[in-house]
Amino acid sequence: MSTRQSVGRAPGRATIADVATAAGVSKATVSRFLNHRDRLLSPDIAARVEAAVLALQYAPSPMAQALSRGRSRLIGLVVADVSNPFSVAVLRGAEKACQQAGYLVMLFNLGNDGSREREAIEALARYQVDGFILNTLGRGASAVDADTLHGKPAVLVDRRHPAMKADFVSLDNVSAMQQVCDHLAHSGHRELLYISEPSRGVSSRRERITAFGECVKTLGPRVAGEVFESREDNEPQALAELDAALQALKRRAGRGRRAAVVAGNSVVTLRVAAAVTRLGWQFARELGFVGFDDTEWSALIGPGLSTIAQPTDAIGHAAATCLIERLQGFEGPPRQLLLPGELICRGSSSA
Amino acid sequence: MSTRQSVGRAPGRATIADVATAAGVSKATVSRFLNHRDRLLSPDIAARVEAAVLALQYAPSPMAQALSRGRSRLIGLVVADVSNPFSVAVLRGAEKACQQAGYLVMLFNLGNDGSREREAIEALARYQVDGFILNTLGRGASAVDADTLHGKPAVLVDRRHPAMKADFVSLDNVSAMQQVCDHLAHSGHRELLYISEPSRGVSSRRERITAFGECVKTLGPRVAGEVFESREDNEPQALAELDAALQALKRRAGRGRRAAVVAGNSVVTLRVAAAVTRLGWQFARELGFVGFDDTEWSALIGPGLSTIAQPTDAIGHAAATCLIERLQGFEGPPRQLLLPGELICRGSSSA
DNA sequence: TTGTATGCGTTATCAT
DNA sequence: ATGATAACGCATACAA
Repeated sequence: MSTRQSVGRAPGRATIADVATAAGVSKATVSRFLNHRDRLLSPDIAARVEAAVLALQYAPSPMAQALSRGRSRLIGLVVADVSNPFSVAVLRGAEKACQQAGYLVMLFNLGNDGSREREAIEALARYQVDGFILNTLGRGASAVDADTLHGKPAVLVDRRHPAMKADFVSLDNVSAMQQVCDHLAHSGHRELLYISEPSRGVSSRRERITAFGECVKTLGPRVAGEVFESREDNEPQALAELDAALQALKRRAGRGRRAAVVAGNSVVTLRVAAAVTRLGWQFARELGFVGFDDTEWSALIGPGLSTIAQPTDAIGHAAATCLIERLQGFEGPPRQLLLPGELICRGSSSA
Repeated sequence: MSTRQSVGRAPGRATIADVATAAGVSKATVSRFLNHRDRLLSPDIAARVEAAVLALQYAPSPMAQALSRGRSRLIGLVVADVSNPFSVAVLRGAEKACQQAGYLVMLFNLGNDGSREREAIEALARYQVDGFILNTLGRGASAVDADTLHGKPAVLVDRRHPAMKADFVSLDNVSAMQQVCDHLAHSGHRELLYISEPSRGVSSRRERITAFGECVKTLGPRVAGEVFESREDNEPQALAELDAALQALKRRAGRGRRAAVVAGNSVVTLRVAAAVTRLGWQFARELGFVGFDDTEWSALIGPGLSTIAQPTDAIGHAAATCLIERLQGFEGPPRQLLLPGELICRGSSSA
């Protein structure tokens, strides 16, 4: 049992001083061994230090290192809502990439509460995070100005913020929407309804709405498209409005003109599926369907829900990589990474 | 625009020294004002310091505080798998409670990789976290010994670890299982199959399996129960085994003896739902069903899936509270909090 | 090549 | 009631 040596001391871990004493050298030498390894070290001393480090199970205190160096090897990750599968998936990818690069992620969950956006970043900044990965709410003005970042680099995920001059990583919404609409048109759907969450100020929502409009236009006069912004709450009235929108859509359809809904994300998909149940409809019979975000349950609802699978892992990875490059000194104008989505066809949109 | 004052300095935030200079007092005085507020301070000095703090937007560096105090106001949260809805829900509850108590959560996701369990705790410990909330894999021996915690308090969530002498918070598995089985028996189900993930060493899985056995016994000879441990992978053979188990169950049923599956968690639920689709069955027709974990999609599969809703928010909250109490000096033997689940009846288990 | 001394931003222990 | 000053654990400029 090789437990800690300096028994008389505080209950904490071994410090660099302990190692220095054990190896019979100065703290500076130990520090050099740790940080510069190869350079500037006589073999025998290096061996002694190494032995001491091993014996004491020494690991440097990142806190002290941060204080001394000014950098913490910590990355602040602000996520709009941890219960959103997309956010979680991105988080996984980002965290993995960060860990591999020797960074630890500090997570701050907004819980969809926009008022805490500033607070979150401030809290993270106090902990000296070296940079930020931001998947914020971005509801217009209340959002984060570049100033809040205290000059630290940031990368935006899924939601841009033009005023912020930061790298941006996201799904290629335009081409994804194109795949969706082309597929739907191909499978005989003529009356399309895009259902989005309230778009106010959220770039990805606006972009998808715009892209949807363009796609419908491109498809020509045979295909008609409308947009419906679904309310966020689950009040009876909100549900009624959604039901009404779907029924209107169905009325517009008819002999040879099938109706289909495109859902802007998995939250909307859930709402639409609930509405379909309420109305006693079935996907693919009364209503074609494709939704953004391929969740684990997509295949199990009705005849299977067709989806756009976002490359969430790649998005997270790319975000982390962009940020780490900046931390390593990369300069240059803000970059934009638009990653392709994959259309997954299931029963809900079959011909 | 009241931006930072000490313009010549480094790009970082204002320090306590800046405040001291601005207020014309010593650092010690500023520190006292911040920490002891009321005590030991002449009103005019207090006012001057307060003004300076506001003017410079001063906020203390948690890093430096941690170094000096030995405590960091950081809580390490190790979660087995962030893509598991249960884990995420608990995480939300815990994080909220921590933030309210002035603690920040450092998250470490294992991604279901047991080999990183130690690594995670070590990493967190290096960052001086004051305590741990652990939702570990707990696969038998490879797990965490109390020694790894470096004497810091920990609370276990969902999975106990007898050797660890820590507080424990979880669903009341016994009473939850009782609700499930009673309900199923009441609605005419006589052939029960409990499907679990591989139980090896994971306490919650073992407990539910045992509880299921007890419940069936209590129900008397009319009701039969079996247990099936489903493989974790999605290899063709694993799927075939599951299908076979379901078909055997159905054969055992018959005139007046309805068959039902109880799924041990939402992952199993997903697998069972996929199998039911493969077999061309429908819930409530060929197969009754109740699953642990009430996910957002439970109501949307087939006729609606009956579930046990775990009080995830309360579990997270309780875990955080337990830990914070320990951090505030509470001593005493390890506590056990078993929170009640709520049975949510939907179509899949109707009579 | 190695050791000494100083600073990072706080808190806490002394004096005053 | 307030101000020097020494830790906390580490990195580094400078001296040897």
